[in-house]
Amino acid sequence: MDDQLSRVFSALADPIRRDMVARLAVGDATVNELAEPYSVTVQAVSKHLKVLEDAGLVSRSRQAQRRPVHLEAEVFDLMTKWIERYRQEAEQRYRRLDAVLAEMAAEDPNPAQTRVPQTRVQGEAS
Amino acid sequence: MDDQLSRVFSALADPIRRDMVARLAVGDATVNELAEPYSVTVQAVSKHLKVLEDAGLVSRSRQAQRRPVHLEAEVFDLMTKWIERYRQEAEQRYRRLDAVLAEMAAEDPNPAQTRVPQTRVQGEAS
DNA sequence: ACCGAAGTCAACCCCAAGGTTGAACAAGCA
DNA sequence: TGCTTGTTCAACCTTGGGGTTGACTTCGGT
Repeated sequence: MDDQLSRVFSALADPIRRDMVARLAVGDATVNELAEPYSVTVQAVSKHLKVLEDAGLVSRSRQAQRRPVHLEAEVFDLMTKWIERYRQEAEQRYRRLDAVLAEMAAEDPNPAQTRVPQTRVQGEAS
Repeated sequence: MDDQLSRVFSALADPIRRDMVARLAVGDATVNELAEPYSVTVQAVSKHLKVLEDAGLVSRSRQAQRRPVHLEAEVFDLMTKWIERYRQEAEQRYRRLDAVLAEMAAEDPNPAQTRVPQTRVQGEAS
């Protein structure tokens, strides 16, 4: 895995890790506490935590022998930014397409109205 | 991969696939067009598209021999919903924690056997 | 000073993911 | 009717991810 974005997406691609994030959103927890609900060994959970940590989603402090795991929610912004960017581009594209369709329809007696069609018109690329 | 959420996250964990999504946000494209910028074979790109399609991020229609690829942006909502949910939970937790700490500082002089960590005290799960 | 609890490290197994090559399938065009 | 273009399918290779077991470190409690 190269960049952080890849690491974050990859980290959240696993249901167990997503579940851990969900639990950590409620409150910090230790490795053993996190391991309890699952039918895997605590070593496996430790590995999962390493993945989350490498992605920057989680941090581990030291408290005696315990290593409380803490959710770092800021990294989520990285994803949402990426997602929003392309979602908005896609939406703009829809609007552009609608404009084109409206213009084409302008030759009709029917005044172009916002009849946003869910049509999938493909075929114009680059 | 089990659920759709896993498939979506997993699909976007690959830089090439994210790049494809970025390009498809601008406009539909064919497999060959998508394959051009990369130093991989067109078969590999076809596989990537299958991953994106299985995740619901992309749809392919038929236009003569060509299979124009179209971005389905709605699936993004699935992710953003998931992310926002836990991000907000985490934020609420911060607020609650601040309130609790303030309350403790006001009432309890010094709870037995509890070394007060900086700002992160937790340990209840299950 | 000991023992036990909490976590990590290391070695290993298994399978899925990304890549390749080579053949097959579909559809327009000569 | 071929032939060519676009795309997928199939078989295979290699790497990495998730899982295990077993040994090791680090502390605290007594």
